[in-house]
Parts: sequence; structure tokens; C-alpha cells
Amino acid sequence: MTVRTRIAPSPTGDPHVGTAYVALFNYCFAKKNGGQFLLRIEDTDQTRSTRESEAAILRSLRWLGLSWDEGPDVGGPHASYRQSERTAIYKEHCERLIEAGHAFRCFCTAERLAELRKVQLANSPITGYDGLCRGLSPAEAQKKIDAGQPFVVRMNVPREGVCVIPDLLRGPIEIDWRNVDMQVLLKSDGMPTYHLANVVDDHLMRITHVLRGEEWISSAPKHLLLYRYFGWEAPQLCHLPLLRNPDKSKLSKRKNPTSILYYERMGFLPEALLNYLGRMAWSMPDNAEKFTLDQMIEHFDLQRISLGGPVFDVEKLSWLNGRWIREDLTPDQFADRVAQWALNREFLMPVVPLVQGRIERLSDLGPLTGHFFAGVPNPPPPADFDGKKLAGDDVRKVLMWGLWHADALKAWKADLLSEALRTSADKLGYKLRDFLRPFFMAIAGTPVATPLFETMEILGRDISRARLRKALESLGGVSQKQEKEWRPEFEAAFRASAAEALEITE
RNA sequence: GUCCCCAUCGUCUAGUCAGGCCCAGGACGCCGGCCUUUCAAGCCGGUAACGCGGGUUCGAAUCCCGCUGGGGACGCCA
Repeated sequence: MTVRTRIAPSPTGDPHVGTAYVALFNYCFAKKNGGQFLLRIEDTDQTRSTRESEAAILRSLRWLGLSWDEGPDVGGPHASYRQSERTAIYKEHCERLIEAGHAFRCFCTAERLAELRKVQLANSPITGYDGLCRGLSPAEAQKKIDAGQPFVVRMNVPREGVCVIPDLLRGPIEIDWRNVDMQVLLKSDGMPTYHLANVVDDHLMRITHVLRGEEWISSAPKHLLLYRYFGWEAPQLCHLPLLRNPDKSKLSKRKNPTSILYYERMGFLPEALLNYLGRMAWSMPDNAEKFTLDQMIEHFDLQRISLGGPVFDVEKLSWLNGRWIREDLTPDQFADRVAQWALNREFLMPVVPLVQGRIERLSDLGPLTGHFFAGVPNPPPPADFDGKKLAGDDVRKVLMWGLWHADALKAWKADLLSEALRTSADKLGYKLRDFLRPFFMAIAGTPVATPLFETMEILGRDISRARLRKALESLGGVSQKQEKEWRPEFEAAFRASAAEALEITE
């Protein structure tokens, strides 16, 4: 049996370094064993998935040097590799489970479930579906369906005994079935949940080994149970330790840049980033710091994974990147890399309309566009942030609002930024011109620069956010207490926003 | 709160499975020095860890138990 692994990202945002990390391990494991590595898009969340995000993920993984034997762009014998195009398959499998008595239709409303949850939390430590609809007779269920009542499909779960999860790294993990919820398998919109789609696809696509994040351990019993219900052999499971923020919590964009696009724009070489991810929880037999993807494959061994969650340390990544730049590029290659990175049409064309009309000599380009090539530089001195109408504490407040927008905005587009910041200026009673000055200082480092919203779009969400954050820090930072004081006003301004993209989602 | 996972320098880690070679090695960072027209880079040196308590053993970072600490999961998100 040939080894087959996969990475199954959900296209709901910027490509995440955690995705690359898990992909790398799956890739190395497959290649080490002469097997195949697949890419499958898990876009079953219709409200959050976008084609744009999917394209960015594919592009980023390729940029890193990872390739897949089967996937939505390259096809393969088990197409489609996009779950939204496989809904008939999931429905049919779900039907099978219902007929076999392994699943049931549930007509409970969101309100009832919320109420149930509240009562449970108050009375016991266990939450979860109470099984009300499981008792419905086929006739009763049919009557509700005929009446047009929306429903989901839930799986039956044993009420006693333990589930043993054979984890390749941790040995058997035991979880009591009591702690496993009657998971929804098919949502009321007809889409499968992760649990169903994942199991069905991994089986149909002949996946033999599932290397995934540790966060999945607690739902592994559901997956194992589904394999059993279907009468399928489950793949080998291996849960990788999670990448962490410096405070040890699971790596998150609020605390750390997590987008691969950020690292690309910051000027990290793909081979250095991949090398660094390979140093997360894994080591070469000789403890080498620097190695290529091929070297990693050659020496790859699951036993060399350490289980403590590694902190993603940008300092060390930078050091490693420096070594790759200094030690592995000829002058010619270095020049090519610089061209690839920024001196190319793809990057420059969006910049051109921002500069062509405002220069007299080409040499004006340096000072005018330096901020496009600067990563996250040190901000100007605090006094430079003060304008005539907006100064001191208000500067920090305004930048804080900007940071909140950077977290909340559904897409990082100039028009959305424009709307968000114009509305903010209005709500806070500033003229746009006064309001924007701190942003120019934080983003471009000078009040004389390319148009702000377009500039921020080109720089990307993570770079922009990092610059805002750094500017705020240089201005003395914002205490949690202060943040709490300011937040309600911001939320009040946008919670009921007419523009959906500006809504605050907590 | 409940369930589960984890535990070596501030951080990434080697060593743990097959106990002695470890009063714990390497790397990042930091500090100092050398080199040098600056700054880097490079070279040399320093700083700093087996979470705690019990066992088992002639001997424990390594095995067992407890505690503590950290993390994850408890969604019609993945």
C-alpha cells in the first residue's frame, strides 16, 4: 500500500503559516515513504470560504516549494478536490448512515440549542446535544420534513465505554464516549461539516496517514466512529504540536503575523521559511539548523518530532533567513531574488498609478515609495505624529481604531478601508485629513506619501497591522484598561454598520 | 468548569523509547572581546535549563505515581 497524505486547508482567509507547517510534515512523510501528497480544499463553510483565499493558499504553498500530486488545480483520479463540489457524495453517505441507524435528522432550532446549553452549563459540567430528535419515529420525522421544517443530520454516539485513539506519536489516547457530542454531520444548508466530509474524502481519496494539528485530538473519536459506521479502515492518525505565540497560546493573527503573504512581503526567502518550519518540533539527526527540503525528506522520521508546542520566533527565523541570503545565493541569484521580490510588474503595477502623477524626476521614487520596500521599520519620533487638530492621547486612540479595523475587516481592500476610516473619522468628529495623519505616519513614516488606502492594500493586512502596532508601541502603547475604555465606542459605531464588511464579529 | 495533550536554558532543540559516556550539548537572543574606514558579517568567550515532591534502582533529565504549570477541545468553523 502506498503512503498517501494530504493537506486540507479551509479557504477562509490569508494563507496561514500553520497550514504550511502541517503541509510540510505531510509532504516529507509521503515523499520519504515514496508516496503521494494531496491538496484538498475544505470549503464547506459557505459563508466564509472564498475563491480568492483558495488561490492565495495554493500560490503560497507553491511559493514555498511544496507541490502536490493531486489537487483542485492539477486534478487527479479522485476529483473533485474541492469539497463544495462533492456535496452529492456526502449526502449519499449521510443517507446511508441514517438508514443504518447511525445518524438521525434533528429539527431542533438554534434557540432551543442555545437554551439547552445555558441550562446544562448551569447544572452540570457536560454540554452537548440531549438527543431529543433521536427518539423521533421515521413517520414523525417524515411529517416534519413534509412540513418544510429545516433539519440537520446528527451522528449517534455510544453512551458508554471509551474510545481509544491510536496516535502515532502519543500512543493510545483514551476518551470516554460520554464526552463526545452527537455531532452535526450535515448542516441545514445541505453542506457537510468538517467531520463528515473529512472522513468520507480521506477514505475515498485513499489517504493512509493523517498528520494534523493537536487541536483535532478531541474530535478524533467522532472520526474513528464514522469509519466504523461506514465499515472502513481508518487511516493512521498523528497529531502534531501546535505552533505558538510568544505567550504560548495557539499561534494567532491577533498576537503574531501568521500570513505567509506577510513573510513573503517582509522579504523572507521561501526556502528559509520552510527550513524554519522544519525546525519547529522537528530536528535533523545531527541537529543541523540549516537544511533544504530534500535533506529534510531524506532524514524525515516521525520519531524525531518533539511534542512540546514550539513558539514561532521571528528573531530566529530572521537569523536563518540571513544565512540563506549570505551563504546560498550567488550575486546573480541575489539580484534575481530582489527582482522577483519587488522589482517586477506584478508588484509594481499597482504602485505606478500612485506615483506617476506626483513625481518630477524618477529619482523622486526612492523617498516616495521607500515604505513599500521597508517591512516594518522603526516609526518616526512620537512628536511627529501630532497634527494641529489631533494630537497626544487621541493619536493613540485613533490608531487603536485602525488596528481594530485591521482585525475586523472582511477583506483587505482600499475601498473597504476607505469606508471604515472615513466612518471612523466621522464618528469621532474629525476631518478626514486630520484623522488620517497618524495613519500616514504609522504606515508610510511621513505625512507626504502615496494615497493611504491603496498603499495599505498593497502592503497587505499583516504588514499594515504590524506597522500600526509598532507605531502604537512607540507612542507608549495602549494599556488593557485603556483598550477596554475605548472599545465600546468603536463597537457602537460599527456594530450596526450598514456595510456588512464593516461589521464587528467578536 | 469538564475532558484530553504536553513539560530540558527567555526561545528553538539534542539527549528520554533501549537508565550510567550529561555536575546536560548545539543554535537564536543577550553581554564582552577580536577583526575592521562605519555598520553588518565572521571568529573567540560569557550568560542561562532537566518545574516540584515521592518512589524504583548501586545509579534517573531518562522508568512509575502525585502535584504544579502551560496548552488544546468543548459550534449547523475548520
